[in-house]
Order: sequence, then C-alpha cells, then structure tokens
Amino acid sequence: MERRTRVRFAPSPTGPLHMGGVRTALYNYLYAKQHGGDFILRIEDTDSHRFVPGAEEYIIEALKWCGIVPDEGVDKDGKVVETASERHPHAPYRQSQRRGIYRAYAEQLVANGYAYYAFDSAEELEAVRSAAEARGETFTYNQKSRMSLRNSLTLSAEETSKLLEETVNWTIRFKMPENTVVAMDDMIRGHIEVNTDTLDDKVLWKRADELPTYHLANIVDDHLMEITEVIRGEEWLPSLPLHYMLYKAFGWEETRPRFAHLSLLLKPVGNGKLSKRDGDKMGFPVFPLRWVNAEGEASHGYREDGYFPEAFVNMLAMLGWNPGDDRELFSLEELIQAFSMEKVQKAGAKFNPDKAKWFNKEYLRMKSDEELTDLFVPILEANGIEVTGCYKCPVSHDFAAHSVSKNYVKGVVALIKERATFVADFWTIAPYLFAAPKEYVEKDAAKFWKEENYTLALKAAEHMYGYEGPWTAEAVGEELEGFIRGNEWPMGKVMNCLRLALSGASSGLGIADILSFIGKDEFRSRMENAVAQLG
RNA sequence: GCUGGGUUCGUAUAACGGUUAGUACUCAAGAUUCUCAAUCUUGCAAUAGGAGUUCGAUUCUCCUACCCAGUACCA
Repeated sequence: MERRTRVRFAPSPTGPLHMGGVRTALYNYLYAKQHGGDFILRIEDTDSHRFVPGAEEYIIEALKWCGIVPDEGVDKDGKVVETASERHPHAPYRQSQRRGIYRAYAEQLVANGYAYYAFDSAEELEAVRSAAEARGETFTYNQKSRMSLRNSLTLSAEETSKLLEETVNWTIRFKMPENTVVAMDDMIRGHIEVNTDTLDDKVLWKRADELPTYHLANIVDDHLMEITEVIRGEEWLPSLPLHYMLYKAFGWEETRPRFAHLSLLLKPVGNGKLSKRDGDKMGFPVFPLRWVNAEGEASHGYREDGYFPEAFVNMLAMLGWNPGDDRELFSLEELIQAFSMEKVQKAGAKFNPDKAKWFNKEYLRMKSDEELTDLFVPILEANGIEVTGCYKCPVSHDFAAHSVSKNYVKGVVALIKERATFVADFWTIAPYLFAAPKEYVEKDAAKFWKEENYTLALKAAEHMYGYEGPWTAEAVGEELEGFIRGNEWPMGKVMNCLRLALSGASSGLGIADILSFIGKDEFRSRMENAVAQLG
C-alpha cells in the first residue's frame, strides 16, 4: 500500500528549542518535502509538571524563522494549521488536548494481556529502589520483579477492581514479554536486535493526571496521524524495542513507521552533548532565538546575534549530513533536493562555531547591496546616524548633522561587504565613513604621527585640496600616490599618517576609498582636527 | 554496573576491498597592497589499538580501549 509520506517533529514545551532540536526538525522537514509529503508539528505536553510558559510559542517562532513551516500543527496563536485538512482530520496537535483518547488504548492493552494495572505508590517504588541500591543492585520493574509487587497480576480480581475504584495513584504498565528478541531496523543505523529481558515494564498511562506517558502517546498519535517515518534524536534509540512491542500489541505492525535515529550535537571542545553552558562560556548561541528564562537570565540566539536564517539552516544541515560531494552551500530548496538519509552520519557531530561564522560570511556576500543596506540602516540609526532618501535619490552626506543618504550607505556596503561576517560588522569596520574620528589609537599615533611624517602628509593633503580632477577612488588614488612617489617620500609613512588623521587608526580601508566617500571638505576638516589634537 | 549506539587530520566530512587517504573550517607561511582585511598560492595535520578474513583492508569479522545515550508515574 502506497502511503503519503508524513513525518512529525514532536518537541516538548519544557524550554527553548535547542539547535539540535532545530536540526531534527530540519531533517524531518527535508525528508517530508523531498518525498512530497507532510511535515507535522505536534506538541508533546504530557508532563504537566515541566510546562514552561512561552516555550511552545518559542518553538513555533524559531521554526518559522528557519523557514521550516509545518503543514499541520499548531501555529503561534495556538490555532490549528492543517493544509491537508480535507484529507486528514488529525487535529488537535497538542497532546494535552488529546488526553481523552489515550486511556481506551491503554485499557485495550490490559484487556488483551499486553499490560496490567500497577498500584505501587511512588514511595513504595522508591523504597524498593533504594533497598536494591543498598545491596548494590539496580531495581527494575520487569518480569522478574513484577510478581512480587502490587499489581493486577498479583492481586485478586476483586482487590484489583476495588483499588481501581478507590485509589487514584495507579498506573498501567506494559507487560514486557520474556526472553524475546526484538529485531528492528533503523534507516541510519541498520539492523538492531535487543532481548526483551533487558527491558522493563514501562508506565503507559497515569491515573493521577489521566495522562499517558511519552511512549503510549507517541505510538497512538503516530498511528492516528498516519506517520510514515519517525525521525528523532538518538536518545530514543533505547526505547525503540518498547515502541516496536507496542505496535505489535496494538496490531499496527502493518503501518508501523520506519525509524531514523539522529546522532546528537556535541560540544565544540571536550566531551559531551552541546549544552546552554557551552554557548555562554565560549560565546556562541545554542538557541535559534534569544531566550529569557523565568529567572531573567538571557541566552543568546542566532537571530539576535546577526546570523541569517539561511546560513544557520545550511550550517545545521551540514552537521552530520553531506551531499556526497564537495558542495557546502545549499539553499533550503537545494537541501530538499540533495538530502538523503543514507548520508546522515552515525556518530555525534561536534559543533564548530568558526564554521558557523564562515557560513554566515558566505551568505552575506551572496546578498545584494540593497538588501544589506536595509539591514544596516537600523544599526546606523542606533549609532546616531540618520539615513535619508531612497535608492533612486542622489548620494549625499552631512557629517556635521550626522546624516547620510541611503545611496551613500549602499556605496559603503558595496565597498566593505567582503570584510564582514555579520551586518553589524559594517559599523565596526568603518564608523569613520559616517562620522569624523573622535579619538586616535594611541599606539598608532605614537608610531606614525611624527613630525617628519605628518609634515609630508599635510603637504600631500595640501596638494589634494588643489586637485581639480574627478573625485573618484581611482582618480584620487592615482593622483595622491603619484604625488608622493614623485617626491620620493616614504609611501607607507605618509599614507598611514593620512589614515590616522582620517579614520583614527593606521590600519583599515584604503586612503583613496576613504577620500572618495568623505569628500574634499571633510578631508580638510579631518586633517585640521588631527593637527589640533595630535600636535 | 547493565543495555544499546558510536570511533578517518584540532573540527565537519570524502573515499560504498585497490587513491601519493581528497575537500572545507581553523592555524602557519608566502604573494599582493599605503596598512588592515579580502583574494590567490603553499604548508601543517587523520584511518583509536590488536587479532583475523583477503592477493590487498579506512572499508568485512572479533577483541580491547575510549566516547555518547538510556536505565523515571520526563520527554
């Protein structure tokens, strides 16, 4: 039977979505789109104790920023989104809103002998657990121990129904079969076999809050939502045998989805998985968007740190997957075309912050000058520079009034975009193209602003004041260098002196470029300022 | 501890039994320039260890080491 490809990303709203989670969502999305199927966002909020306000909204917004748009699921306002609603009435997509459906499935398992009622209280279990620990053993609720505990397998029918009626802290547990080899297939890892004797009797449903645990909700929802492939994190691999057993117990083996378990993202240095701490410590984001927790502590986000979503997504895609050739730059559309589960790496991938920056730099270069200018304008304004006019308006600037025209900004962007990794770098690279330097780098001044140098620099400037040719970088550069060379003055010293006066430092953009932007009047004014301030 | 998964330059990865083990990031050197970037060129640098199978193992099998995950009425 040919089934429409349907995959889901099923995060738990217990905090902000981590970049590893975004990668899982991305791979799901790529797989779905490549197969012409649906990508579903399901919120797994069956743990009422760990709910974090705002987390669900964060997840939705983060995916949206990345361009990973669900075909079905909940949107930012909690509304149901279902583009294929005619075909698939699968709502709601929040498990807390589906709570009514799970109990019957759990009871069905009990009726068929695949599960049982357990009446052990949390305290009782805690007691046997610590008793076992005292003996140097580990307690597991399994085929060995279940017959000595309080459950519907050991109690009489009367006692069982009485407890079901009168108590509220019972659970339904899966009755893991004895000594059975579960043979499983993973799309990434291949064939895996596990003996059920190493597994335990997992809780499927809790009477106390009338909610299923992950395992039950997951299988039931994947079945009802007609999921064809489950692509999830490696942390779920140990519970795959249980999930296989559940599909079997329900009689759903025919439509059981295929599974792919993704390796985890690891920290850049040392061992272990990537955590929020690593980012704080090493100065890179681990979250797609900025997040402020209940204590008011803020965590960096790729978006707020100036990463382009395309670069972030591209970088994430290449972390644990490759196209089989040397290509590295992929749009989302190209990723959909090129993606394949066979090329997904089995081992965990250490995240490399340098490479993330490299991706952003590449994407910055691909952007048009106008697009970058539009992104740069708010940063200029934040630094007190007013941007006026439009792209069709003439180029102008008035440094005294802290005002420049949009086309002037565009010119600057075109000149310096190759030097930048982030849009915000434009400002730090060349603030002096928007305002005269207020101070001069002490070390550079000490090195170059010596009488034998600046007297020559001033003479060169004087010469340029009288220059009447076209004021372009090329012409100005030719004239200035020709003049210095003709006098056989030391080029480096004179030029660095000029740069110091014009930009406040001896290293930076080419003199001719700076002059072409600021103009002759500003040139003169900055030279006079330098003389006044540096002597 | 037990169970499962994993292991190619520092990092991400290529090489689906036969290559001087390739590419990108990082780093270093050189070229270029008035400086700094950018760019170009060059360089450093890896098959975890040990057995086996084979004419031949990065690739297949086993053992060891190390890493990761799970071991909850959390997902």
